[in-house]
Amino acid sequence: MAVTIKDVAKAAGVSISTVSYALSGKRPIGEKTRRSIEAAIAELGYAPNAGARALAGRRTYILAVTEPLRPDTYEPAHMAFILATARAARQFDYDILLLTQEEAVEGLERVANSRIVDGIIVLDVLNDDERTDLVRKLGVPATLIGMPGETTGLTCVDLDFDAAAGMAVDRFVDGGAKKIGLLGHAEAVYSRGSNFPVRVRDGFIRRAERRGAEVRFATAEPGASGLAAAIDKLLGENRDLDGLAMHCDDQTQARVLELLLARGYEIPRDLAVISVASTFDTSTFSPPLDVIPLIPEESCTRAVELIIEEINGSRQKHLELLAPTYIERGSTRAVGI
Amino acid sequence: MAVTIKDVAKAAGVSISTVSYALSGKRPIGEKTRRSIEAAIAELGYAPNAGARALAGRRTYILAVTEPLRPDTYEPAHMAFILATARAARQFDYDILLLTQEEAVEGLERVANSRIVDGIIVLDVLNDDERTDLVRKLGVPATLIGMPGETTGLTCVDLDFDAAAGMAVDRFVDGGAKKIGLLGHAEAVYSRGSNFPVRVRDGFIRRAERRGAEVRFATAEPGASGLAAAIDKLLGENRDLDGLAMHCDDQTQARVLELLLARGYEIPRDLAVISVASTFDTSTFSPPLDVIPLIPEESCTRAVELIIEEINGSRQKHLELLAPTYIERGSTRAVGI
DNA sequence: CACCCTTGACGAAGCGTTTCGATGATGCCT
DNA sequence: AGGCATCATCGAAACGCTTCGTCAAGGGTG
Repeated sequence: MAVTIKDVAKAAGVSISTVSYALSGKRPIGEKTRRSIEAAIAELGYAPNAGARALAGRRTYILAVTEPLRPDTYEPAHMAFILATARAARQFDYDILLLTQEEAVEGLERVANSRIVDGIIVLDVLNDDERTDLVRKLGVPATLIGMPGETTGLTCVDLDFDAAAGMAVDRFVDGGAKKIGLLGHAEAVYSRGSNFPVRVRDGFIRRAERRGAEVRFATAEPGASGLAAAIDKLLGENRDLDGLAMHCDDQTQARVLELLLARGYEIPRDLAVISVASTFDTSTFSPPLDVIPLIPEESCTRAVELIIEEINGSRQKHLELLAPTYIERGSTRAVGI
Repeated sequence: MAVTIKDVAKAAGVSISTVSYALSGKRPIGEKTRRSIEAAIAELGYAPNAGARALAGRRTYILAVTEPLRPDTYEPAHMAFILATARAARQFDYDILLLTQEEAVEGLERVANSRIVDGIIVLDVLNDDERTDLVRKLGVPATLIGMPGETTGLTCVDLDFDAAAGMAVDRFVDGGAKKIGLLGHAEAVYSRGSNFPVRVRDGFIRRAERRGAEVRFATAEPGASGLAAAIDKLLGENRDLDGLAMHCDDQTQARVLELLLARGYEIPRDLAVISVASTFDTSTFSPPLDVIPLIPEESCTRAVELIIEEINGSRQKHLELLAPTYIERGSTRAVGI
């Protein structure tokens, strides 16, 4: 049989409760006692039984994670978000239970009702996501990564896509740009549930108007011709575009760069380019691209912090938008020159 | 507070143990009694407390999954394997706990010692994997997906890569090919820990020798020139290659097809092509490629079946190689014509 | 009719923790 | 010296379930 707290207590010559308190630190323990307990634990290789701990302590130290595999999301990003969540959770001694996509609703109910998890992290939230109502009614600590249309009664963490887009505009305009463009995802993406493409687009346009820049927007439709058309539209009849922001998948961005080079453009001499809210590495592009990244680690770490606080009862539901950061790689004109 | 088995028992007017037996089916329950219990459960929305169940029943209904993110593995395949495992596990009412890469060893020890999982699924096993010894000594049910160098005392499931490569050879030779080639991963991959590339290569060469075909092998080194060199080597000085098998990543395979077309090849008229042990979709290539796929669902389903049997005590440790299947898409000459 | 067997249900003993309340020992103050 | 905190430790009661042993009721048998 496995080693139990009883064995540790016996070996250390103390009572069970003393061992428990030494482990949790919830009551002071004498110096010598603690040391002999620690020695016993090390010698016996004791690890608390998770089931018993969950039953008595009302804490399983497990978080559920639901991640739908949306086509709008860059494929490797799915994994990156899940792993970032797992890593962040480990910081607080938590493990994660992965719910499958098809189990989104019943799986959430199941894990919540059976109290197998202390909380739920909901990844890649849609504008109108069936999981939001569920989370509200489940009454289990939860935090969402992404921003649903209605956030009341929910804790949400997300990159401030609006601000990220604005940041790109500022960079262009500060660098002297008069005409700037945004290449977005395919049209279909904007009518589907994910709202971050919309937030980027609208944020870009709004900031451009405020800064007095002429703004052009095009969607990258699938296929070579669709992309070529988008580029033509963005560059304009006079090929007078000063700055181009891209918010679309990595392959498309790479192809755009190829096409621009093929047309004789030199970046940033003829055109400044910024990659917006990308989860992939833009430093391997040629040329490497300035980027305002969407960093899975950042969102996930914050989400886990918030849910732990909620589990501990020290946190209200609220919305938290993460400030974007700008990473220079030389694809824009240095500001002020 | 949450509803417990006690509440159900009271509502149904029976004892706690009767409810438990009705739920587990381990003892016969009268028809009327069962119905009133079911009604009570439905009405109250009862779900057994996972912690209590684990403590009393010595079963947590959780499996741990460890998946290292090797660069040799096609990126989306990581996720595919994990999800396939999760789905298979759900068939048996199991959930999965995802261990992070950096926790490979201590995480395994932790979950095993704390009895938070009933078993461990080890994904993407290396030839010489630190996790194999650990699994052996942990004494927890486990099954590995992949084949380590030393399999004694372990349950392993993997595609029979050797047979898969042989199947490609057979297809070529049966179609009349005399000279066949294999394009493998980059050289570096063969000296690293994953052994399936080696198994494919050796299986291919061995079968080709047995079937009396001339065999050529080349590795796809990174970069355009590396690939071009590999193709030149494979096609031979007289451009007399009859069949080409590819066992490398999706992008490389797509580029090879482009290059072949550029050189005026028509597939399968001038050259038969087969994709071997691929996890990606080869039907979207132009032309679509015959493939002997590596199917995550298959390996993972079998692995979960085996571990469940081991948990239930009805299965010995053993090695199980999955027979490959051939999928035609018209990139080889039809056999016998 | 007495007997035994089967069926269906019950009670209680764990499972290994956490945590509350209590207790003894120690030291400080008056 | 007596009284009183303070500190360290202990004992026991949960936590919610599974499972073993038991028993009452009903039905078949000799």
